[in-house]
Amino acid sequence: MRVACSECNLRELCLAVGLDDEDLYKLDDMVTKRKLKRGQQLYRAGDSFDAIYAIRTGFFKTDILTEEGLEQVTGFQMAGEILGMDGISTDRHVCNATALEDSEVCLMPYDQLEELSRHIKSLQQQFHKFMSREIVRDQSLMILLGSMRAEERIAAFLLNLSQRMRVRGYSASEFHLRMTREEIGSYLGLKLETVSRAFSKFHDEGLIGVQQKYIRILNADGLKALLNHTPS
Amino acid sequence: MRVACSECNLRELCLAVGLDDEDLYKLDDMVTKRKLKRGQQLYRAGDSFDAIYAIRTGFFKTDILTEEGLEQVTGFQMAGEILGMDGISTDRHVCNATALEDSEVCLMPYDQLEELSRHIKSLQQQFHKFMSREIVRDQSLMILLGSMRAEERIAAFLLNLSQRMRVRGYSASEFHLRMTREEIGSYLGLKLETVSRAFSKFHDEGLIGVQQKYIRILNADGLKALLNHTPS
DNA sequence: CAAATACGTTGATGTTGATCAATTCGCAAG
DNA sequence: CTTGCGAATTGATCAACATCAACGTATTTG
Repeated sequence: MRVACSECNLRELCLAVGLDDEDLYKLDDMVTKRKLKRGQQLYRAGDSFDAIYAIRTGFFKTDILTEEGLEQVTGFQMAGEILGMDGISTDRHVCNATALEDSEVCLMPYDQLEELSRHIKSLQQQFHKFMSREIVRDQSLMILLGSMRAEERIAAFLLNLSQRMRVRGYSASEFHLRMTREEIGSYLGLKLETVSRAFSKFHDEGLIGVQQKYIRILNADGLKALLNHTPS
Repeated sequence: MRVACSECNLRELCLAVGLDDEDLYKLDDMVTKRKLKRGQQLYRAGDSFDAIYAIRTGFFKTDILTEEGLEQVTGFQMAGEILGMDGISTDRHVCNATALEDSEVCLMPYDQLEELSRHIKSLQQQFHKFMSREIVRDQSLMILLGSMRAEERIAAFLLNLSQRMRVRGYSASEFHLRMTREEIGSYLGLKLETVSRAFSKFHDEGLIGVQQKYIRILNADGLKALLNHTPS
């Protein structure tokens, strides 16, 4: 079953934003689909870079192995988001991308994307915006890691997930976490026990419902209030 | 005094890498210079985005004011590096860029850069590599903030500065810090006292020389050893 | 030059989140 | 159903870094 870009329900989130039909067909010709099972890796650090990927369905994490052999998660990605842009700079991927559930991606060969974006102005603009958005996203995380306390980080994390679910038409108030507490902790610069404790605390305070990986946001304003509450 | 891209000593670091003479002239036509005094801001968060900037001389910091009104430094930039790419995503700058010493930048109107990079393939490629490099840089900082201890962070910071000085033909073993301890701390997710203490400790151990902002790297290998020394 | 101010260093104490450890829960395989 | 194992929860203790505070040293300004 093949879904063309022009038919894709994500075309307003994806690189295809703002393209007319004719240009969508050209994008289509370039794209091939790839399915991944849970746990499978889309690419690994060190792999040669030759394509970027738009997530059609599913959920991914990206991570890096530090010199000491510790895994550090650098991001979680969901439908409509782009994977692989880190590889452009050195022609090799610098992180691993792993499917956290069965997923499907649209593979776009990078040299073709370059070529096409020289001819389609709005594709060029859209691609640049995606790169820039990734920069801004990373900087938000730097702020989180550099200036927030454990509970603030976790509140921010939940609100961010919730907001991204909403944009995609899913419930913003209840969802399944696809990642473990350890992966959340790695992403947020915390240990898994700290993540677990914060979940329990929020639960006790009636801010969220927690049943393993199933989360309900019961009081989003309460969570937001945690963010602005300057402690020092 | 006007320095053309084709004459610029930074053309191998800057967007101009790999352009032939004819293309360099086109780039030249697009660029205007701007001088800033120490403390002056190149752009502010919220300003409308219409250009990116290549640093010709000088030293900058970028920072963001968090909701609580705290300044968080997101980066330090030196000659040959590009400022402003965060603005592409929303057409507004998301951070402030401030000169930490008297500086000069090359202003490139973004719409013209887009136009030109549709015609000059190697400019397009170079621009994409710069964006990607920024993504990779931010992710390195995420790793630093998420997994390193105070002394490791500061060792990594000094080695990174040193390495960037070397690339630019300056001494890698002695240099003036352009930023305060507080700005370093903000960048590294530490308090200024912690930065100061680490400098003193490294000094006592003979790893570096410290006289206020004048730093000498006395034992680079010793600093590197701190990075791999897994504590837990 | 004097005074003021920003920046930096150092010490004593406190708090946050890491670490270590025990237990429970949930799911998959036999 | 039982066993086994990864994941999650919870408690007790500890270490790293923040905080508070005092003092010293540059740099700027009138």
